[in-house]
Amino acid sequence: MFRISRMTDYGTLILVYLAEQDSRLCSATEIAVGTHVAQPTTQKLLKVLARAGLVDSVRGTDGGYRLARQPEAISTAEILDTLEGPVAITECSTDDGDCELEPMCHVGSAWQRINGAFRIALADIALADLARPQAEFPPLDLSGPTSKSRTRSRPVQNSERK
Amino acid sequence: MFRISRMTDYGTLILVYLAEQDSRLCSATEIAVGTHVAQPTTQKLLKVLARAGLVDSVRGTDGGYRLARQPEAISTAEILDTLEGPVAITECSTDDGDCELEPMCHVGSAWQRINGAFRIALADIALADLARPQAEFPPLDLSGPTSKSRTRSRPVQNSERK
DNA sequence: GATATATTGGACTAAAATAGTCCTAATTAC
DNA sequence: GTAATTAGGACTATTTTAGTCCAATATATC
Repeated sequence: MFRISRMTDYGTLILVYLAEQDSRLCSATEIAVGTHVAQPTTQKLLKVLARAGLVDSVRGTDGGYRLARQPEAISTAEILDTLEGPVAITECSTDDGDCELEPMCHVGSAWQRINGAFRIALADIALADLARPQAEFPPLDLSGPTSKSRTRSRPVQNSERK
Repeated sequence: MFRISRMTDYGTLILVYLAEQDSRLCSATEIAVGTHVAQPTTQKLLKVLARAGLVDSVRGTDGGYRLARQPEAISTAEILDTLEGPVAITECSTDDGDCELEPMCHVGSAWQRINGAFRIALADIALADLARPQAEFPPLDLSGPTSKSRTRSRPVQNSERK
């Protein structure tokens, strides 16, 4: 359920790799090798990430990619938006709503609301949090759009381990 | 992103329909008509829901389906589990983990954690909440497995509308 | 006990979304 | 000018998801 696509998985891997390289320019080939993601797939994903403004690209010899912002300033919500495409919980909300189930469409709106809350929480989790191996995860708080300032990107605490 | 499948959508519609019928036995045909979900699909979904223990079934003439429990006692987490299949955020966590990206697998575990938190919140939202048209939605609280008793299934408040 | 009405289980087909590949153009360093 | 590298997009293959259908089983009623 609610499984992220393989592309999102790979894309995140790539972003994490770049986060670990600081702002060093990395070629698509290097990234493919470093992440073990197939090269054509890596190239494809990098293009998507570049167009979305998550990574910067430099063309030509010695060109490559690097994170467009600090890992702390890239939210997981943004990553999901870029790699999974636009939010679309149910059919009738995506298209021009010629939904023939009018009487029960409040169900859709409930899903919508759940989804919205989830996204708000996601907006508060940064790439830096994903990159940090076993970091103590800041508790997710989905109580609403009100909570805007939250502690995130804390230092690593290796007290829990698999 | 994170879009629920059409089956989950339909399945929820069916559950909401049953919730509105109290414990009256409804045939698959009646439910198909009442929800506007295609009959074969309705039958298929009802079988799945019955096997999962969300609805009770009675065979034979005048048989049919009804909710196995009160709508307040059926969580959205259960509904998603039943209709979307087992949780599987990333590939390497589903199968026997022959993931060749060991060094960055903490990424997967982060997704896992996000997913887990989401599910905990979902466990606190009942079918009754979905059935209630424009109900004031109890704020989602994902701060952890600690919060167990929460206000839910409140009376309808028709103050907001589209 | 025969018949009509329902659910059960599962096989099967069709459709759509996702993943992955490849080719050509544009850009830049040397 | 040449080699290295990204940009854009067309194309194919694979997998997932939807949806249909059929034969078996159960039960109420006459």
